[in-house]
Amino acid sequence: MLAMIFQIAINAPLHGLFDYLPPAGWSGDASVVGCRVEVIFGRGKTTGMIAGTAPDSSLPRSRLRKITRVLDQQPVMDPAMLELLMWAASYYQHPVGEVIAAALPLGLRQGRPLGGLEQVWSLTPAGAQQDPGMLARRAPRQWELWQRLEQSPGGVGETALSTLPQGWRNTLKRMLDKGWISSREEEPGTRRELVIRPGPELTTDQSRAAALITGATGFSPFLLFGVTGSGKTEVYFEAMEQVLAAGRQVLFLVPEIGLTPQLLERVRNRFDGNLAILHSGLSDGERMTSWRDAASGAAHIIIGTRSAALAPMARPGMIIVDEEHDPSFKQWEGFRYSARDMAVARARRHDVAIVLGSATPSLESLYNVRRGRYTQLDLPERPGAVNHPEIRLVDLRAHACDEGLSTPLVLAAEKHLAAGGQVLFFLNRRGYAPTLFCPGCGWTARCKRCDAGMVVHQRQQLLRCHHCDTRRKIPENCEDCQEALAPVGQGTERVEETLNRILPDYPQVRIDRDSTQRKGAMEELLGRIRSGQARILTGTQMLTKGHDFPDVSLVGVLNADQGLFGTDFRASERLAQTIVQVAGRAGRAERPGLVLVQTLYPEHPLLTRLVNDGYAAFAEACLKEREESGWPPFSHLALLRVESPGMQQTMAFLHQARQLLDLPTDLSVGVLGPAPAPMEKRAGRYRGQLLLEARERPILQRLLTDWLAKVRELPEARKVRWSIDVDPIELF
DNA sequence: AGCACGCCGACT
DNA sequence: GTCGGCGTGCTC
Repeated sequence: MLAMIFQIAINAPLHGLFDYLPPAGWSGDASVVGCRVEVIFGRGKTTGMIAGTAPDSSLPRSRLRKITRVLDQQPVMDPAMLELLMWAASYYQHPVGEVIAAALPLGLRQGRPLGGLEQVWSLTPAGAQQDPGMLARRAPRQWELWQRLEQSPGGVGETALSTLPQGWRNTLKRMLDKGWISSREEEPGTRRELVIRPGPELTTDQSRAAALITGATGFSPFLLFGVTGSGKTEVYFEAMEQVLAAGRQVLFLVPEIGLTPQLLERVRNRFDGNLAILHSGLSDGERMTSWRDAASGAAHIIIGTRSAALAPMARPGMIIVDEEHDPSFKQWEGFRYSARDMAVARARRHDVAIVLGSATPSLESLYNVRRGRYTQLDLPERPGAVNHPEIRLVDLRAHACDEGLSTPLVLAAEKHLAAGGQVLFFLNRRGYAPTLFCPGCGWTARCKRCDAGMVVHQRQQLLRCHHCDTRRKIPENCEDCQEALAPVGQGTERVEETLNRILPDYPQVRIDRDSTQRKGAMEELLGRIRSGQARILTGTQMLTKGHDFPDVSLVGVLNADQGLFGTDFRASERLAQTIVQVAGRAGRAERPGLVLVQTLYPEHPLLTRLVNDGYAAFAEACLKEREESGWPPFSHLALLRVESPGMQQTMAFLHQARQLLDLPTDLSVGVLGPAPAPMEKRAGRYRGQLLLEARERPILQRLLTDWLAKVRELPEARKVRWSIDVDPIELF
C-alpha cells in the first residue's frame, strides 16, 4: 500500500491544505478525516484538522513532516460538514483553515479534548415544595430559576440556564445551599426525552404551509412570506414537530437581535427538550457546551445567530432561517459568509427541508421563487388583528415641522395617546443631532479620522464619530468666528427631548444603542413599555426586530428619505423592509394600526408602490429595476476592498490588481473601478474598491480564484489591507 | 497570523 | 559595545 498523505487544515491566513505524513506507528485502518492533529508547522506546534487524504503529495517526501499525534479517537467533524466548509472556503475565497476554525469552539481549536461531564441541576423534594407565590414576591430571581427547574424534572444543564439574566450562578448557589437544588454530573450527550406540547389552533393558511413543508422530502427550500403577526413562528413549530418526533434535529437561525428571551421561552414552552443556544454573547465554555450538545445529538433544537449556521448536527432534520432578509446574517469581516446562504447549501447537502421566513423577503429569495428554485408559502392573515396597519405618507413640504416632527404626526400622536394607545417614533439615527453647525461661517464639526460629521450627544456632552468612535467635548463657540454653535438635524435623543416638550403628559422611553448599553437596560426599558408605564417609544432599528409592542397603535417613521437616493443599489429594498418591519409593530391585538411615513418625496414611485400595494408589489417593481440595471439577483458581485494610510497607495494597489484581471472577452464579467470608497477615509485609513459583476456565478468563481492567486503575489499586497467580499451586501 | 532572520539607532 | 525597531520571507 502507498503511504498515505494527510491533508491538514491549519488556522492561518494561508490558502490550501498542508500535506503531512502519518504519525509514527500509524496502522492505517481507522478513519481519521475530521480528527484534529498536533503538527509542527513552521517553527511551532499547532492544532490542525485532517481535511482529507491523498495517495501522494506534490511536494518531495523529504519536505514533509510527520503528524506529531492524532488528538481525537473519533472525528469531531463529519465529512458532510467538512465538505461544506471547504466549498465555502473556495466560494468566499477565504483560507480553509480559518473557515474550519470558525466552525469550531475555541477549546477545540486549541487542541483541548471535547469530552468532559456536564453539570445538571434539578429541584430536590424540599425545593419542589416551596411556595411559588412566596418566592415570586420575596425572591424574583430564585423564582425564575425555580420555574425553569420545575418545568424540567429531568434536570437542566448549563446551556439552558445561560439564557437567564446575569448572575444566575449566584442564585443557583444560594438555592443549592438551602438544599432546594441538587446537582449531578452527566455524560455529555445524554439525551433527555423531548416532550412536544400542543400548539395553538392554526389558521387555514398556517396549516397549509406547515403541511407543505412537512410533506416535502429531501432538499426542499421554502420561502415563508408572512406579514408581521401572521404567525410564522407557529408554522415553523408545526413543521418542526414531525422532524423532532422522528428523532432528528432542527437548526433555527435568527438575526443578531432576534434571539430574545421571549423567543427562547416560546420554543421551550412548545418543545421541552434540550436546546443548544449559540450567539456571540456566550463565554467560550458555554459555546463549547452548546457545540457539544449539537454535535452529539443531545440537543433537539440548535438555535442561534449567524455563527450557528456552522454548528454541527448529528442528525440534521430541518433548517429554519427566520427574518431571512436581515443583513446581520452576513458576516462583514474575516470569513465573509452569508449564514442564510450557507444554511441553504447545508440543507442541500443534508438533503433536508429549509424554511426561509420573512415579512419582507430579500429580492434574492423572491427571485429564487420566480425561477422555481424555492416554493413560496403565503401567510396573508393576521390572526386576532382587526385591520392591517394602514401606511400613509406625510408630505414634509406641505406641513410645518417642529424639530423633525410634522404637525399631522403630532396631532395623530395626541389622538392615539388620548385614546389610550402607545406611539412609536422610528428614527434611524442615534444621538442628539447629526451635525454641529456654525451659523456665522458655515463650519461643521467633522471627524478628523473619517469623512463624516461628528454627531452631537447632548446627554454625554460629547461629539462622537459613529464610524471610528472618536470622542471630544462639544465646543460652545466656533473656533474661526466665535459664533455660538448650533446642533442641526435630529437624532433619537433630540426627538425624545422634543416629545417631552410637546407631549409632556406621557412618559416615554428611548431605545437605541446608547440607551441600552448597560446590562439589562434593554429588558428594563421593554418592561416599561409592556407594562404600559411608558406611552411613547422613540428608537432606532433596534426596536424593529424581535420585539412586539401590542399596544402601539401609531408608528411614525421620521426620516424615510435616507433610503431613497442612497449610493447603494440595495438602499430602497432596505428602506421598504425597515418601513414594513417597523409598521409591523403597530396594530396588534384589537387596535387597528396606523403608520405615518414622513417624506419630502411623497410621489416617489417606490414609496407609493409600497404604500398603496404592499411589499410584494414593491418587491416586484424593485426586481424589475434590478433586472434593467443588471444588479443582483440578476448578476453576481465580488468586491475588492483596500485600505491603507494614503489614498495614493490604496489606488495604486487597486490599479495593479486591475491590471492582473484577465477578463473573458465575451463581456460576461464587468468591472467598476478602481474607485475611492463612498466614504474615502475611515478611522484614518484611505479606502478604495473594485467591483466585479458577472452574469454567471461559475464564471465569477473561476475568475476570482485565478485572479486572487496573482493579487496575493503582489509585493504591495502585504503593505495594504485588502479583502475580497463575495456577494457583498453593502458596497462600501 | 506567528515567528525568525536581518541589518540600522539610543542606551544599561 | 548591545537591545530592539519593524521590513521580508516562510510555513507541508
